[in-house]
Amino acid sequence: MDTQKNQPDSRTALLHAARDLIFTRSFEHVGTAEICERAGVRKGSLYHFFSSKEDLVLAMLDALMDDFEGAVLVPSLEGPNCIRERIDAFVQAIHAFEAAVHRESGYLPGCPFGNLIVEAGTYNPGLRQAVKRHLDRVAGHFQRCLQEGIDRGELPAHTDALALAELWLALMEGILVMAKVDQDPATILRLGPALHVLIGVSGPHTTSEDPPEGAAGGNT
Amino acid sequence: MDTQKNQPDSRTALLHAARDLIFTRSFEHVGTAEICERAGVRKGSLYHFFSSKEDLVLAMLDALMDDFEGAVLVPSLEGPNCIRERIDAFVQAIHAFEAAVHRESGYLPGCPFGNLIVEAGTYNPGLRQAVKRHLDRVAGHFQRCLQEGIDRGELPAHTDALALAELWLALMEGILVMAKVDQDPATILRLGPALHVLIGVSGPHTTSEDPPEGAAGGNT
DNA sequence: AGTCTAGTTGACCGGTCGGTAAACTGGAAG
DNA sequence: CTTCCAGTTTACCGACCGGTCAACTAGACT
Repeated sequence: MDTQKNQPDSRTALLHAARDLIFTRSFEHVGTAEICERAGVRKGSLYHFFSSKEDLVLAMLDALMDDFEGAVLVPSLEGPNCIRERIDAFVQAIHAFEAAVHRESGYLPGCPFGNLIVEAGTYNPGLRQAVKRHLDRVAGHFQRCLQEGIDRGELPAHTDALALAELWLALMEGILVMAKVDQDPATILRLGPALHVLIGVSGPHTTSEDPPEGAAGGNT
Repeated sequence: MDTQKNQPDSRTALLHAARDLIFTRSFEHVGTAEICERAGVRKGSLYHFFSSKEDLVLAMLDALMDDFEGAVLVPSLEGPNCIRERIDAFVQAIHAFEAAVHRESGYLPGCPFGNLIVEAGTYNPGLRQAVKRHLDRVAGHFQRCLQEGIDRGELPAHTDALALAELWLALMEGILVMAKVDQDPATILRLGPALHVLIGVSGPHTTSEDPPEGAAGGNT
């Protein structure tokens, strides 16, 4: 990354440290002292740049979302490929990301946004709404991908891209929970193809109407 | 003289308090002092019955699983109904449960097992494996339900009940994450019908009925 | 009676939590 | 030079954390 430069680096170092630690563990389980230690910064500096631990995490989520869009969402969901290939690329990208973290840290962390919601969603409204904004943005990528599929005739014209994008996100969140239970990236590859069933592109070539029994057979 | 007629009730009171508090908030965010206060018990008693906070939570999960089986899984998934009706009943039961908690406490908690996995799955192996056991048991109910559907001819004979049960669980976990993001039980009813699509009973399986769009929600 | 014991109690422990305050640094601007 | 100030450092705070301990209580058994 940019650790070579000596520039106003403490803020970035804090963001990186918070991301690495909270992502692989949890919001409550990681303290400010540990974040500062990892960042090589004293605690006073943390509260110079951020008004609270929550404020730091909020800024961390913004940066994380930008990275996630650039590394996963845009490369896999945009381009000339058909929608089936895009879904496959998306699953592969998620798997590659989680597997990389698992390889380097020993942890399979799951979805950082989903993690925060599940942990703090009930008692921290600010955090919850911030995460909701980011998840809506992720779903927006799905929706645009689906809409392109509809426009190209790869999906039925009556498909509800908005509703299907929400389901896409829901299943992906659930798959990441299951992968976290197993602590095994392979779970993502095992369950990911079910997205085809959910979205309705399970067959090799999409007919306008649903196949009588092909949907259930093509899973896993 | 004791106003209570039951026996060694402190243990049960602690289990109930831990369930209510940790379920609606989180493992790390709820302290032993608060659990004891809610249970009307001094902290020493907690450590008379349980060796640690984690031990208490483990026992609480066992009791919770028993309640969940009796209140949701068995009533909705067993009986003479066809598989489509069972899925609907299951979604309704989950919704009723979450909506009741939401009404009474103001929180929509999501899945207690999934919550714990997401929060502590990476750094607490004991908790993770305990939750995994419970989730496997839930998936076992799904699998038996699916197998019955296969035996009755409601599902294709080549259906993989084990793999499909895992997907059922994954989608349900994801739906509960989405409901927690929204803090709205209606999300469960909106996304729940997608289980039909995933399992493959969304099509016009009943020739007599004519569902316009509401029952299956197949392509939405 | 006396003893035993499961259960209860309140005081207490060391450690860590998020957060604060004041003093300090070094480079840019006047 | 002096002034200024974003950024850094150190020491520190009160609150809370999970957990411990010895003393105590009351019912059951002998």
